Amino acid sequence: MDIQLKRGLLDVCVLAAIKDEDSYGYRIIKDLKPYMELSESTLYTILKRLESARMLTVRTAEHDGRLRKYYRITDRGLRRIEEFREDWKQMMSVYRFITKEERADG
Amino acid sequence: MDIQLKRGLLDVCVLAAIKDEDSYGYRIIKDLKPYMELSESTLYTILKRLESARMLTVRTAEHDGRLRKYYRITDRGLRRIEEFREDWKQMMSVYRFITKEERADG
DNA sequence: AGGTATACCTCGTGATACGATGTATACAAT
DNA sequence: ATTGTATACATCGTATCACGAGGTATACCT
Repeated sequence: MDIQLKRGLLDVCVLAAIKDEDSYGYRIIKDLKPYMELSESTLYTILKRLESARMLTVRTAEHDGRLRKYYRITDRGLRRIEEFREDWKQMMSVYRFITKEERADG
Repeated sequence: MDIQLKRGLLDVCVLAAIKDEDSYGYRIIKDLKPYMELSESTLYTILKRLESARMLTVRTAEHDGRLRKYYRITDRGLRRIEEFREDWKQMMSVYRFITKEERADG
């Protein structure tokens, strides 16, 4: 996908990936893969950013002798998703502007 | 609108604004205003970028004693819009992933 | 011993949106 | 005459950000 288009979805995508169940970095990447590829360096940058913005909290837990960092969404994170839904309406109106003159396939 | 979301639309938006009729900077900003605000510095950056990418051509013409730079879309620019329509399908699938669990209003 | 999967992290770079700022003309209001 | 507003273009510096390259470490299989 076009990287610029992707940008607008990344943060919210990660929030959506931990919304119903706490998750951790490696798994988030796998879960998102069918929808959107993202590298580890990108993900950890995003997770840090979302933590700074208090949209998620972190908890470290041991699993098979290795450490995992589990991320849980906060109320603020949930609100972020709701805001995205509002923004999307505006995106749709812009989308219609861009594609409006295509009489061939309506 | 969220700036990150906006990013993905800006270039294509400008192309769409000159698609049916040649236009110039100041007018493009006005035409896009109902859909998306963009500053002059942003627009001129975009126009330069699109020209470098050969998605539009420029022609200078005098109007009321002042110079105007008219921009015309190229085939490559038109193709860019078509590509956007394809990318949008993927965007929609990601959108559905993000908002899928909202049983309240489907 | 080597390979693969899991799991985390950092650094540097390039792309980019935008505010601030500058130049210049036309025209209306004071 | 001067001030203000609209038109019309342009540049520069800054902050944000995605990502490749590279690093560390464990578990398990061959």
